[in-house]
Amino acid sequence: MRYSYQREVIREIICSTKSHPTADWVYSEAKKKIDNISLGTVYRNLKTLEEIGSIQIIYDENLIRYDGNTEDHHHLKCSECGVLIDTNIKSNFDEKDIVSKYNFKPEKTNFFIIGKCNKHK
Amino acid sequence: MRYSYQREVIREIICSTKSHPTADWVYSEAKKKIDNISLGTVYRNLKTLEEIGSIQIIYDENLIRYDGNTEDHHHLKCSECGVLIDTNIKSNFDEKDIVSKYNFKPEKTNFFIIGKCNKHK
DNA sequence: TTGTAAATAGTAACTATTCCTATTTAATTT
DNA sequence: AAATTAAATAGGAATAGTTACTATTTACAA
Repeated sequence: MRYSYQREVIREIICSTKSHPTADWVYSEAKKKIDNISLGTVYRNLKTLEEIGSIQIIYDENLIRYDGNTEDHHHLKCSECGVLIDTNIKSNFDEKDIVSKYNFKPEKTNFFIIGKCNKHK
Repeated sequence: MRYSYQREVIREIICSTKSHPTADWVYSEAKKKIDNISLGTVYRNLKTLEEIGSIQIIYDENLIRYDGNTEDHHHLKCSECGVLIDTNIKSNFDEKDIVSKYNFKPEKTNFFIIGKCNKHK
């Protein structure tokens, strides 16, 4: 893949925050460094970065967020303020049970715990 | 709340399928019974039905789906065909650990297991 | 250098959802 | 049974988020 300064700026923005930003936030941050960067460029590069494994997509209800943490991990979500918190908790379920009961072969999980963060409980 | 034939048709559509339909599919089904029903009416009533607990919302990646199963339950999602399958699996995690480690009070969970359904493994 | 294909900026188009308003309708009151 | 009223609707406009298009620019190889 050809080098692109825009892509590097976008990668750097995602990887230097834990705020799980949306495309729009990334766009406004990127404009601070490249004033004529296009929103299309942001979307295209977010997609590319996800495809090459540099970032992850998080589907937070109907919002699409991006995460520079590429480890397999799950999130806590505050029902009050919406903040997403990275965790390393393991979601454990009985794989054999899923296979036999639902005739389904699990590959990965997507797990949110919704609740109250330290500021809102 | 005042009776509305449109709302009853919409409720019946959601509750008589296990396909976890989108608003658009509900709209096209509803038109078969009420040919001039408005898409706005569908959205408004889906929201109302969710608020009164008659149906549930499912955020499936960036798609919003609706589920007539109002039990607290989780889903299997086929990575091939996208089908959602209702389960009664329990997602278990150490609540004390979450509270102490992340200073976070869990209320509920949102759990997807992604994998291959019986048609695609 | 020069040639090229990939990437970009800027903008149009598209999709899903919400908002707006005149009209209709369910339910209450007379 | 007619009149009243506020909730709900139909139809369409508006909005938000995302993708698509195209002429221009740019990385990089020859």
